[in-house]
Amino acid sequence: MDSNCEKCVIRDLNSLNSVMADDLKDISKSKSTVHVKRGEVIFSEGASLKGIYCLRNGKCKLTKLAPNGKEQIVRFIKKGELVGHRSVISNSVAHLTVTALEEMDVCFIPKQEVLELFRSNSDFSMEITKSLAEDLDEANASIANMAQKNVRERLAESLLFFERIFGTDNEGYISVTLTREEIANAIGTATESTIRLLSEFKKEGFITLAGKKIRLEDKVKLQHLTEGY
Amino acid sequence: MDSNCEKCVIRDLNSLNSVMADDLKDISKSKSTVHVKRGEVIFSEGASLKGIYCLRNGKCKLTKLAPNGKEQIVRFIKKGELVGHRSVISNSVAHLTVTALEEMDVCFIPKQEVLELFRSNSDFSMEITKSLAEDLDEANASIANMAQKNVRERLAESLLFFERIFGTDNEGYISVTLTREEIANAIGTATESTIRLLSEFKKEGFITLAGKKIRLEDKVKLQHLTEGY
DNA sequence: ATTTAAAAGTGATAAATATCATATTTTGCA
DNA sequence: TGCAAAATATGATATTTATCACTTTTAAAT
Repeated sequence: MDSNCEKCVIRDLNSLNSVMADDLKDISKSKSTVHVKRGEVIFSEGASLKGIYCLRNGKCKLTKLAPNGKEQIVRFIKKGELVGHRSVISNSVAHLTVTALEEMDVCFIPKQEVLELFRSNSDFSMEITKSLAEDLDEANASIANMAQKNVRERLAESLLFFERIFGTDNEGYISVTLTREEIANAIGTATESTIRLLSEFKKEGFITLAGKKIRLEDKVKLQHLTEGY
Repeated sequence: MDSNCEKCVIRDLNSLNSVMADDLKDISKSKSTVHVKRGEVIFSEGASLKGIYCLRNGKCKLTKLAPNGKEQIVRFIKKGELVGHRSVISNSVAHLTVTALEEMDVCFIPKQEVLELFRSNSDFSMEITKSLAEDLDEANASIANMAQKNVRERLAESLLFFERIFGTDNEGYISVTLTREEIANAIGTATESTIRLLSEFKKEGFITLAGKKIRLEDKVKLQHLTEGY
């Protein structure tokens, strides 16, 4: 694997696309790359981060521990996205736990590099800010969904969302492997309810199930479901 | 009312606290102030904003229209806070509707001023970014609350939240006037459920109700409620 | 390859919440 | 000041969702 930032194709996908050659060299020098396996935690809620992480490949879930002990999946991230920049920029502890959903490689860029870049490069700071603004928009949409939609509607919504952001494999199955419990933790319901609703969707012909793999068969219908039809 | 930014006490409360005398003069020259009444909309979802707004006093609700036609209150803002900076920075349309909850004065600062400031003043851009980061944290916490807590727990949580951010009047009542429907729209439940639960809380001695005014009588108990005790 | 733990699935039941219908009270305003 | 509209309140009922108890299947580890 090429560990040279200048040639990294992933860079184009995130705020680092605004960083020019000279600065990139500095980053490249100070960064390190780690390999993580499914289930491994990159950092935990409450941790004091020493830098930010850039996903070279793979997918992660960002979770928050509720007082009842359940974990809420707040967001998913994939190849090319950054994590930890919120904590580093606001100089606070991590408020989310980041866990790998599959085997992957992550680049670590030390805090000082990021902050220095933020101060010296207004394109970079603008990009970071825009990306936080987008996250905020999505989070607000998510609040409205959680509050206004029932479990069935939220499941339909999530399935469409998973396919949209993760894409499909060559057989048409959504390209992410989630347990029923993880799906439940994302939509905010009991695992049993998720299992039951998935079976219903299957019976009604909206989806095909093959173990943990899910294929959407009737996206129009699923879209209608999300809106309560 | 003093319309001079240099002397504005509100400025200390938001990202503009990082703006120095010279820049402030420019802002002061280009800004305008408007008076709005309860129920008036400052801007709507989908609008293209020509600038950002700073609340000199009063309170607003930020809402999002759900596909079922119901409005979801996503956030409250009060004296000193900015709105519209998300849209202006990310150069997109407003994704929320801002409505006054009481009579108030709002300062309008044109887009160009804000963007110019963002580029030229890295303290200001850092402050704006931090404030977005904070909003994002709160939004994530809110997602977890909506998803993991039941309506009773969310109501207890919201009452404590309202008192915390809006304070109390001289009789101890929470200093914000919300209809039962608005409370319902904030916690994501039916208006009738909110009414019933408020009555229960009253009967159980946790709160006192006097029309729309609410006084918290047992905050420890309410706090326990939010955690499911 | 076998064992063992985790995940998926299912039924019965309880609890939470929405919905509908309607009465009463409050509020804004002509 | 009185009237109409909006907001609050309450009961009855339907629907949704969680919980518990258990079986079956799948996946992981030795």
